Amino acid sequence: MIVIYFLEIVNAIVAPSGQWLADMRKSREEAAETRERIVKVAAKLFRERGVEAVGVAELMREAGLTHGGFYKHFPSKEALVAEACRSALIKANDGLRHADTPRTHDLEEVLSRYLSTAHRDHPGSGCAIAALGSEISRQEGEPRRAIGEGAERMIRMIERLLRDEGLEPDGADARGIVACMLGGLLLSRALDDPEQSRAALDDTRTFVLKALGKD
Amino acid sequence: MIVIYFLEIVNAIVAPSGQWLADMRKSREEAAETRERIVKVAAKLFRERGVEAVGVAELMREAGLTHGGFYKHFPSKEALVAEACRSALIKANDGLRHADTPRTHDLEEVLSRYLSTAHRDHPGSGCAIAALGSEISRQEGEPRRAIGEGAERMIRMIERLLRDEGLEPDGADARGIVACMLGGLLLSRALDDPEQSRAALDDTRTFVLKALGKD
DNA sequence: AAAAATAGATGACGATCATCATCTATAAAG
DNA sequence: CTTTATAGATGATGATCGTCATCTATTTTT
Repeated sequence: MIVIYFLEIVNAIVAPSGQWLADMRKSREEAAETRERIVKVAAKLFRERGVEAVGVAELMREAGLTHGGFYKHFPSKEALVAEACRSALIKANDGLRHADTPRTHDLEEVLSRYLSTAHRDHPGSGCAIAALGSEISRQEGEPRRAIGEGAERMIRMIERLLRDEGLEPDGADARGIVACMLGGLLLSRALDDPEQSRAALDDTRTFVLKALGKD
Repeated sequence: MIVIYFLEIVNAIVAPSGQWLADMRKSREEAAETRERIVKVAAKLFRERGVEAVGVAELMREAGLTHGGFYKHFPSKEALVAEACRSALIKANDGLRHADTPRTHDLEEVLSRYLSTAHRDHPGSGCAIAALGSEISRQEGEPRRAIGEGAERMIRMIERLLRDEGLEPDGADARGIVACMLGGLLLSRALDDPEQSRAALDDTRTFVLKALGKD
């Protein structure tokens, strides 16, 4: 498995000059792309509709394949869940930090982006902890560990942002802020009334800023 | 249906003297008790393991019945989900307000009780929004409305507590606090490391107090 | 006392679930 | 060029799902 990845990397680097190793192209390379596609589709569908609500067959269909080949890529659905969570958490975390808006490394900007109606309305590309946390946290195993590590990474990211602003974080604030972010999003998704839902996002943001003494 | 409930109430009131209406006892009365038992079991199991992970057959078995009679009490599983959520949310909300500890109507006490390891470790008798919010919020229908109303009730409760403390709530603080409570619990359940999990609870509590200027 | 209503049990329904055995076609290795 | 390895398709596995038709026993109504 590791060998395959290594060869891919070598191949990718050497590709432009396209010489030896060039005939090892179709099968393994395509298979790796297929694998990535499955993970990507899974990360989207799981966050949109929940892990248990999405079957292996539907996943594969959405990835342009039939159901049978699934176990050539993953030992179980659970393994895919873990990998999809990891992938989603890393990507979403990065997306929060450096986006294409002007003020990028700003805590306030990260807060606004996380507690936005866009994030609320598109769970499929959003935070996996808010979307799947309660479902996965009650289990044990790889998926649970993936979510846990994602949460720690999110805390560290906020911690770094606090330090950048010279707010001397003791780590405690970072956890409080992450809790607010998760809860604000969860609350705004739970509230049926559009005004209340919107207010949950805005009020949570201002609440955090208030706690940080930035009002 | 309403008539049945009315007669039950009348019967309950008159029961001690046990006179007329006394022969209407077994069937309807017991059926109502059965119904309550099903809702109670459902509220517990759904919060512990998720709505989709608990089947009708298992619910009925846990309530001491067989699966077939379910639809004599509820038109669908979805209807039970809604009722179980309503029941759980009302009970948990009340349980948070007046418990049997000395300082009962205190915001700080409510915070400590919600953000406790006991609550974290016993979702079956805890907050249904934290346990089922993400799963139910992505659907439409009765269950979603039940969760939404539960969230609003929770916000109003915190609002009342703020007013009791003379903290002049604008409603915004209440939503922020509820977000922190939900998120703190979710985060502590998501974190795999026991220390981090514990810290999430404590740090979230102090973060709220800090925002309220009570540090 | 006879008739009507119903709580609950039994059993079955079509669907869907995760998983796997088998087969085929193509790519890698010899 | 031949052999081996494997990505993916097809099809079936037993289990479980929500729902319902039917039957029985008891209770309520007349």
